[in-house]
Amino acid sequence: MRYWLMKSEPSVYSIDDLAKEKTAAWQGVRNYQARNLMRDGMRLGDRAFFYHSNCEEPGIVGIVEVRRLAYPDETQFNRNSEYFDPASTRRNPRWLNVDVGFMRKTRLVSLDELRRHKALAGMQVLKRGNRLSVTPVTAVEWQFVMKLLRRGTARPPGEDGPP
DNA sequence: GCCAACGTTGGC
DNA sequence: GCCAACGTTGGC
Repeated sequence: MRYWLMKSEPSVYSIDDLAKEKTAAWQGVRNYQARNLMRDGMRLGDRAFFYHSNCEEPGIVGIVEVRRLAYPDETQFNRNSEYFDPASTRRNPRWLNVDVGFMRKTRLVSLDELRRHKALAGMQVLKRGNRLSVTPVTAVEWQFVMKLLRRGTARPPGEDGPP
């Protein structure tokens, strides 16, 4: 199983929206690198952190799974969609999306908290100038964040508390 | 193929 | 709303 981090602006599509919908097409990705990661990297059952971006409290807010492999993003064909791409055709679609399924909400693991842990310093989402809406997460990074979640509340690195 | 101009992302 | 950091576009 592979691990990912997927960004969404909560004002556009939030973890609560997905919690209601259960499964959703991850539409609107208009970046070739992110598209290629979905197309070539994602497998059924892969897990991803749902990340709220461009908002008051950016950070991880939930966990989702890949429920359908990449297929053409319908919004690119829709003239009325903000994601419409006149250069894309049904025969030769340019943009793809996977379907993701809701697993659970998590407490907010804020961008600030992520940055405080050395173990996560390599996470792509933390790198300067990063703009990719889909990024790979290593198994080690995934497990580390899962441990933070199990621990419950935010705590500075190096401070061992009760289990 | 270069690269300046432009558009977008996203934290702050 | 600002602006740094990118990605894309298009003239040459």
